[in-house]
Amino acid sequence: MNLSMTELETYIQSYFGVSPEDLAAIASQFKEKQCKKGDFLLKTGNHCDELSFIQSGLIRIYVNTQEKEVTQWISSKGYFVTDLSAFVFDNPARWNMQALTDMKLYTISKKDYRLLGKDIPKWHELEKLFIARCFAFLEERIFSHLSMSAEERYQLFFEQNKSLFNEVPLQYIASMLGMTPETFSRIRKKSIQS
Amino acid sequence: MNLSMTELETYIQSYFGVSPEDLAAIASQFKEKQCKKGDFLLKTGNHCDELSFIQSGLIRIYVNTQEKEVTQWISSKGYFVTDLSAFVFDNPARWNMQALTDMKLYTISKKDYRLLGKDIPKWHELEKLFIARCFAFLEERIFSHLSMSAEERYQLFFEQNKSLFNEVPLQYIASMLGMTPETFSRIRKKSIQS
DNA sequence: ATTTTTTCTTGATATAGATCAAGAGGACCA
DNA sequence: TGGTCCTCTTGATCTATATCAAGAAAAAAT
Repeated sequence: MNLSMTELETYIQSYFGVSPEDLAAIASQFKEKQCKKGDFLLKTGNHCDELSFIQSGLIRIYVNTQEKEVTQWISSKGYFVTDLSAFVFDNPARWNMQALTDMKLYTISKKDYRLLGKDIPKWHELEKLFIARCFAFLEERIFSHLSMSAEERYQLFFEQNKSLFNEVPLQYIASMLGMTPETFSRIRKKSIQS
Repeated sequence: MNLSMTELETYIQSYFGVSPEDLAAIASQFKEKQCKKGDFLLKTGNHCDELSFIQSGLIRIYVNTQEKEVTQWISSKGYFVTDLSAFVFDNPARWNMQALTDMKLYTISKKDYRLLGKDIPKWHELEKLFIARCFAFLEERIFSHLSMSAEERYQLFFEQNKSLFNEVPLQYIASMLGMTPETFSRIRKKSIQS
């Protein structure tokens, strides 16, 4: 067992609650990978052949439409990142994934990922739970758009992700919350003053 | 094999591409169930112990917040319906599910559903694919809220769900698209005139 | 250090969409 | 057959948020 991978293992363990043997088998398929600020881990339209765990750094998931650039999410240390639906269904990727900082990742190829399904009996169940969590997460977001104002979405996100506000261009956070940078700036000002 | 369940089987088959034996095993665990207009299949805060396939009828998924009622979705013939994250994680349900019409369902209990995982080797993989599709569906919806106006969301939804507009109170569609009934009505008027 | 580029703020204005209020049309009932 | 309720529409107004434009501040580059 590679000691330097403890963090990944800890995460997988806490997330999935797998046995030590399975844990080792899973973690061993992840390879360390680094990338530089500005690098693309994925571009819209390409195959999404990797799933990565973020050891350090920040990555932005976004897409360009005719009119504007839409940031879907910013993912940080301790989270997995991929274009899930492209990864699962082999569709062309919808999202760009670009490093906002230099990064350290643990990465598994789709091929190796799928082989885990053959070696580890519980694998598909773990996968299912992982995807179900992603689903629950999106459901929360949909709800926030159906029921909350821009200001309420700002407050909620701020409470849950304070640190991100010092680490990335705020315009990206504005976009992922579904508002313009100007509106974001005004809400932020009001929020700081009070 | 119960002939009256062909529709469910057809659906499972097309959705999951399972073998005839597995298909029969899966379908046999679903029980026919009827319910009347206005009945609740699930209420917010309760356990979600069932997954249902809609043979006929319409069901509304919604929740009450302090200020207002938020319709998440309206589900119709040929679709599965449950509070997915409550069903998977045994959380208290977020959503109410209420029949908008008399309905015919095929229903499986959570207990039987989970037993399928023991009997059918591919089950967890099928489950995973099902949940991943639900994820992809929500991802589309998030994207529509991040990138589109109320009018654009209306148009898109109308193209994809024309028939629903004759079948349910329009205020519910308005809510699931994230706009008021008044705005919905005005957009609709404009859309019909042109 | 100075320049260049990017990001953020601020003001002025415009617009999409919400809210409030009232009425019209249907459906369901008794 | 006339209510009662529910749903939808319409107008008037209001408000949240977008847009446009410019400058300030911060970060990156040279």
